[in-house]
Order: sequence, then C-alpha cells, then structure tokens
Amino acid sequence: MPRENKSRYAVLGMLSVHSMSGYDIKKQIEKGIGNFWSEGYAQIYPILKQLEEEGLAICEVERQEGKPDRKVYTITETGRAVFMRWLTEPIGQYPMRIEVLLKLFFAHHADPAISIQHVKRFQQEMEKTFADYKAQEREGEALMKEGGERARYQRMAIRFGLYYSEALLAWCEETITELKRMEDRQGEAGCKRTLYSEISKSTE
Amino acid sequence: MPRENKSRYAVLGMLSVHSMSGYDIKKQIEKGIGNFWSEGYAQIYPILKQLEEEGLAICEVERQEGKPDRKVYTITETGRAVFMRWLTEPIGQYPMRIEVLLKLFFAHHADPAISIQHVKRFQQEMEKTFADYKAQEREGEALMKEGGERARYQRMAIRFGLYYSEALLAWCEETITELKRMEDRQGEAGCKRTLYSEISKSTE
DNA sequence: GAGAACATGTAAGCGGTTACATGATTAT
DNA sequence: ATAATCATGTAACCGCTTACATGTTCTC
Repeated sequence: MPRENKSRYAVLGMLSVHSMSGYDIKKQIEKGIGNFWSEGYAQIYPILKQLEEEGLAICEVERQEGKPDRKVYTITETGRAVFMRWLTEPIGQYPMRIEVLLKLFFAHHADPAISIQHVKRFQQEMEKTFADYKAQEREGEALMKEGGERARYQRMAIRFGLYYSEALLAWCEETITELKRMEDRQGEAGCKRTLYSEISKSTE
Repeated sequence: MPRENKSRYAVLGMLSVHSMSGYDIKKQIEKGIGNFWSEGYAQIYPILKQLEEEGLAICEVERQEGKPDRKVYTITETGRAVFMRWLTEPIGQYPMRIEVLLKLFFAHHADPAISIQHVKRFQQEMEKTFADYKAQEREGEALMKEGGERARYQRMAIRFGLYYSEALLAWCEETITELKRMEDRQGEAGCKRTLYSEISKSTE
C-alpha cells in the first residue's frame, strides 16, 4: 500500500475544529501541536486547494480593510467523514532518525569534548521543549475546569511531551557526566584523539 | 543553506568502522542503530556508488563460491575527513511527527475506545523497543569489560533508548487509565459519541 | 516445492524543505 | 528607516519509500 499523506489530516484536523485560512492553520499548528508536528506553507496551501477540489472543504474569500484578503476554508461533511476514517484507522509505526544518537554512535572517532557539545545542544532543545509543555499544561488547566472534553485529550498529548522531555533531560545529565569522566581520563593519559590513533586503555 | 544528506553519513559511518558491502551495511544498521535509524537499499546502493565517484570510498569486487559477488567498499582518507567534518559539526534540531499524538489531539471527535486502541498499539511498539534496548544493554556489558572505548559510546545511545521507552511506557499506562475513565463516564451517561454530537458534561 | 538468506540494483512518485515572489500595514 | 505581522502562493530540488527485477543456494 502506498503511504498516505499525513499532512492532509493535520490540515483537515485543524479545519475540523474551526474554519480558518491557510495562514491561521500554520499558526494554530505551531501553537497547538508545534512540539510534535509541523507544516510549512508550501504544504498547506496546495493541500487546501486540493481539499477544495475534492469537495472536502469549501473556500470563502473574506475581504478585510488594510489587510490582504483571507481565504477561509470550512470542512464539509464529506471532509469530516474522510477525517474520521483516518482518525479511527490504526496508527503505523514511524521510523525515527535521531541525529545526536547517530553522532554518538560513531563518536569514538572524535574527542569527547565534541560529544559534550552535541549533547549539551540537545539538552538545550529539551529544556525549551519541557518549558513549552509546562506552559501549555498551565494554560490547559484553566480550560479543564470549564469541563472541555477536548482539553482532556490535549492534556494527554502535553503529558506525553512532559514524560518525554523529562526523561531525555535525565539522560543528558547522565551522559554529560560520563563524557566528562572520559575526557578527564584522556587528559590524564596525555592522549590526544584523532581519527587514526586508538588510545590504549588500562583496564582498571 | 540546503539541508545535507544524513544517509550519506550513516553509510560513511558504517564504513568508518569496517569495510563492507551495501548488503552488510543494511544489516549492520538494523542490528546496531535500527532502533533510531534506518536506511533502505534504495538509499544505500546509490550512495555507495556516489561515494566511490567522489573518492570517499573505494570498491573491490569479491568473488564467492555458491554466492553472488560482493562489492566491498572501503573508506578513503578523504572519506574519513569528510565524515569527521560532519561528526564535529553541531547537530540541527529535528522536527518530530508523532502520529499517535496527532490523532489524540483530535480524538474528541471519536469514541475513547478508538484512542485506547491507538495508545495500546503504541504501547506494544514501545515494549518491543524497550526489550530491544535491554537486550542490547546486556550484550554491550560483555564488550564493556573488554575495555572498548566504542562500547562506551554505544552504551550511551542504548541508555537513551531505555530512558525514552521507559518514560513513554509510563505515559501509555497513565493515558490508557484516563481514557478508560472517560469511556466509563460516557457509558454511564448513555451518550454515544459521533462527530456532530457534543456530550454535555456534569461538572463533578 | 516453498521460502528464507545472500547479493545488487533501478524506476516511479510522493513528501517535505528552501528559496523565491509580492505587497500593505503597524510598531520600534 | 527597519523589522515584524498579515496574507497567499510557486518552483526546484532532494529525501525516502515502495515496488519491481534477477539469480543462486540452503533449509524446512
């Protein structure tokens, strides 16, 4: 089976909540699911056009003063049906590609200091991610009290992010500690690491 | 800047460890970094050809009896230099696309039972991932005692997987519990969920 | 006899990113 | 002045997956 286009469903999903323009969709994706999903205009606009052609959404032009026209898209019943079909379909497993790990896997070729840099950068990213999710959690709590069903589901996605980023922050600390230990040991031995020299290690 | 081809570096990385054929590379990637990286033959073979053309690897044909010929590739010094440049370059952040979360985010349109299915499937995947990493950890311990520097780095990647999958397994349990609670509450109220009906909730 | 493992590739086509193109208004 | 926000799009290009193509040997 040919793999299906998930971007379509992200766009359709946004339209299932509110009618909006391509520009809005981008903003909403960034705000709502930006931590685990992203779409560019170069994806969104062609998809919207296509959805209209297929009768899954209709488009109305909204004139504005002092601002460009907006093309507001509304999901149709067919659109909702198609979206629901995707929503109920079982998920497929996604292949991951984690660049830090790829570099770490081959890092014995280089100085540990290089790896420390990589992991620290990843750590910064995770800290940002964690903070984002925390902020979203606080925001979400207000909505939860209003008794929104939707807020409950969104909270689950946020909790995912919290579990995820917290765990990986712990990994970063552990790993940086270990890398520093390796760096020290190397310093003691007076060995400088290059691609072609393998340091001889004394088994402690 | 145009984004660079990471698959090239995965292949080059494998060659930096041992000379091998495209077939071997596939196997080694699956075995060694399969949990966080994957490449298909349709990537590997053209890359190898290209690497040879660029002088980053050389190819020797090895004749075998009863088996097809093997084209064994060996990394050149230029190849190592190019690989090292990538290895020392800072990592870029990767955009994630997690399908479960996308579905969960819009799941208020559907019955909680659907979400339970999705999360359970994800849970199964994570259990497999966790078991894989655990097995790799045990294997790795043997190598660690031999005092391999490389084994230390590989262990860090494995630890990443353990932190990662353990955290997400915890999330799965929490989420399934919550979803079941929502399912029960819905059953009590006698409401059936469709796209167009919003259930009214009594604030407890 | 069927299927897995060994071994190397190509072609088609979608998916996704980057860069380009345009143009008005508002805030610093 | 300069940058940011609002707003919509296109073109080119690469990455990556899927499917196709071929042929032998060994195992069940």
